Amino acid sequence: MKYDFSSIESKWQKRWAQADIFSAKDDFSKPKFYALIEFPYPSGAGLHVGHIKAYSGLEVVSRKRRMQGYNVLFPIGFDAFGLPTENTAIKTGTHPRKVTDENIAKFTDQLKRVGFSFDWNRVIDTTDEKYYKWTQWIFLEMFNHGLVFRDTALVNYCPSCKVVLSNEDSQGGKCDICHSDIIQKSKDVWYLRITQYADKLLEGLDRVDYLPNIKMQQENWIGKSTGAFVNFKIKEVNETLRIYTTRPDTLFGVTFMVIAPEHPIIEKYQDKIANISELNSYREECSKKTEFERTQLIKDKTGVKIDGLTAINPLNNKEIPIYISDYVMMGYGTGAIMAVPAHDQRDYEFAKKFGIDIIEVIKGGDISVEAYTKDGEMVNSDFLNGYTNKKASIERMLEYLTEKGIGEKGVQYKMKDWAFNRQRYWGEPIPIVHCPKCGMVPLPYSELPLKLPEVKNYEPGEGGESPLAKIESFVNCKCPKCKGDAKRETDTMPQWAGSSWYFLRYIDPKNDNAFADPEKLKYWLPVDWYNGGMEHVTRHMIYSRFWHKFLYDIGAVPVDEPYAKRTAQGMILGANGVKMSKSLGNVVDPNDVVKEYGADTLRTYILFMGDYGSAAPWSESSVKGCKRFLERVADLTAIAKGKGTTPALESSFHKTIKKVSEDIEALKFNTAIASMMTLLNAIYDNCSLTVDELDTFITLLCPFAPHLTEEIHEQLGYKDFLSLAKWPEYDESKTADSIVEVAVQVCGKFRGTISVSADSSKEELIAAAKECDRVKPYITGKTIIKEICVPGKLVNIVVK
RNA sequence: GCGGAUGUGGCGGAAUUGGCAGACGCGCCGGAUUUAGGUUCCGGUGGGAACACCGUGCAGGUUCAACUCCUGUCAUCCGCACCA
Repeated sequence: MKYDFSSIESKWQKRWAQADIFSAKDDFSKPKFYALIEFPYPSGAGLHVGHIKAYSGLEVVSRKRRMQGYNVLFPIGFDAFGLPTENTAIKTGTHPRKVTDENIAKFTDQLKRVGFSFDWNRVIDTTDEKYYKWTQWIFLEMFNHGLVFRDTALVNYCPSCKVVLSNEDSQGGKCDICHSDIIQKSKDVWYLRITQYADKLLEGLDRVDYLPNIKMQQENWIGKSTGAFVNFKIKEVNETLRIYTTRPDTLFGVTFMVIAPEHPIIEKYQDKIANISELNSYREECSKKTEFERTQLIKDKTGVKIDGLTAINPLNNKEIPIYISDYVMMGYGTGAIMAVPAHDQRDYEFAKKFGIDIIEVIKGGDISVEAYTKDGEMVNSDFLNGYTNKKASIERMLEYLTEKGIGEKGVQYKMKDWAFNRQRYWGEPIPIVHCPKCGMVPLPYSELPLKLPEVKNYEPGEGGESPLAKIESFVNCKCPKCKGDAKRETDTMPQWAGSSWYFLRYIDPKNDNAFADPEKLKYWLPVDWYNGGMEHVTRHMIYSRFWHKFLYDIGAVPVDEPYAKRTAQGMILGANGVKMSKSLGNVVDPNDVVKEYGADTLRTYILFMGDYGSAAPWSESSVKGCKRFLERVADLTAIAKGKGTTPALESSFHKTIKKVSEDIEALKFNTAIASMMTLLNAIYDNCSLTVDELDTFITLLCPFAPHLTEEIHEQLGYKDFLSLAKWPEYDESKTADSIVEVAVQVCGKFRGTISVSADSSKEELIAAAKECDRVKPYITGKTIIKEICVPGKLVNIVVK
């Protein structure tokens, strides 16, 4: 058969669409399979080969599950709010709505050309008011359940994007969007209380099937630590300084305290502090440092002693000095620490520099050289003396602290509450009204969606205010509570909002009365398998798990974990082995590949190029290799004749069906394809094949190369869709060969093979091995001291 | 610094439980077809003159047998990073 891929591909894409064969049915009697891929951000650059790889994995799994009789939901949508679109709008003067629609149309066209079996009836767009109505609805639910609060805080601010960023969006002190250095700025911020769900987010990980490194990254991100809060009295004023420590066992070794430069106690007691101007100039210096400088570059400890405030160790009433230093952060714990230089390296460095006492309380190290952080016998520690187990001493100390009322057990998380507002246009408006009398008033649900107003200028204001603030007709409104004059919130939600619950909307995308029908949620949830990039494992996934757990707690969804299983694909690198980027000119456009080699080749190559979870460089010649494979498959139509099975190929077929079936489930697509190539080679070596066998072969290949295989299926005379055919089954007993090659070793060295019947006994195998011509020279005249036999695998004769 | 992962031909990568290292593909070499190139087909392809021998980052160890297990070490990549 001539392999005219472009006409074959457009033909079958049309037929699938006309017959609507990939839409999920709300038929609750069938077993369901919900496969989810991370929906794309429709950027102007169009689809990237990385998108194809990200979707191809579950595309193949979904196609296989469909053929196995599952009711499959494999949806697609667009995460379309966000800065790049808004920036295009500003640059070109085009409405972001128009930019978004054009980009979505472009993405849709490209995705369809690859032949993905998405359910195109359920497409969602986060910027559609019918969608974001429910994003706002969930926000209001959170507000009404006390999970939203507003605070003035030092926030991560990107001076270039003029926008407040969450911690997650400013990793490494760089803006996630434009990579400029972020600065700390005091602003009014809307927060979502994600920390209230920290424990649930952590504990839920025990009940889901995520790749181990994904779980680990999430745990790391949440960053739970257990320890104690301890209150230190201050001698000169009626005040206690509260600290957090994970090492309460070392409390007798405290020789000084350190507070963050921003700690409020300094301003509160500035008239008691003799060296306030010195402190202020140090604080000034610190505030100028970027996060990057403060955390990455400064290894040398700096700080200033507070002259006029002295702390008292609550255990032994010893007076200890207080310092300010930027190695203590206001954002973690209480912004103040007790310093134990003998057993904490940072405190040690600080003490050495400032000439502070170092008291050993755990034996085992040499504190004249460095801090000792391991276990050992407690000394200089009153009631803890003699304890050797860290855990036991911590417990004893906690008991003591609680008993005396000077402290208590405490838990801290690295994760912070989620800064939720952005000073931008292209996002969901926050449905809150500021009333001079009533304060912050949530919009009634009946007023949703709160639509984005039309504006002429999308530029954010100079003071970092949203473009919406300039629209008086939007801003001025009546208070829903007292009906008096009020003003709307003008900030919008971050891009992560819409993507935090999109998988729920796919279940019932057109519902106007609820975000989804409870019966449908009950059937489809949880998502059975979610695949995406490693870069979304900490942010998007933590946010969406948080939203979902909240919805579960208010009874809006039936399961507490949204994703039963999560995997991640590896990147596609440029041909030169480095990340694809425009500036390096090594970007591959999937459109070009489809045009030149066809979608089936593109799909097959992307899954064949290497381990699905690892990064692999693009190779044009390997693309050609996959095209050759498909051409050779197309040519099978010339040799396929008759019905039934070809005896010489029977076990090869059963083996291949088994291998492909298992490998797809394990995301080992490369070896699945390799095994089909091996079978194809065997078919050509054998020079004969029945029509039934060809049909089995193309059925196995269908998830990978659906267009070509549909075409062959039709040529074989079938009228139905191969995409809906039954997945082949194998007979385990027929996967084994009757004659097997067994390796023979002498003293562990491979010397030859023997062909024997698969059910030969150990004795028969050893006897046959000794008769092998290649083996004889190595054993004749030697004493056999051991004979090892692994049936079906190998014989090892040990001689002396 | 901490945590995780990876290291196999010229290249991408295969190798259930320790059991013939290099499946499959690319590339390369030779041959056939072709005016030629391309395509296609056939044969070969870890190193090595070798049926010896050597080969899975490096050095040891356990074992009849190690890519696989153990100890140490180096390199690369990723994540977190003064988290008290």
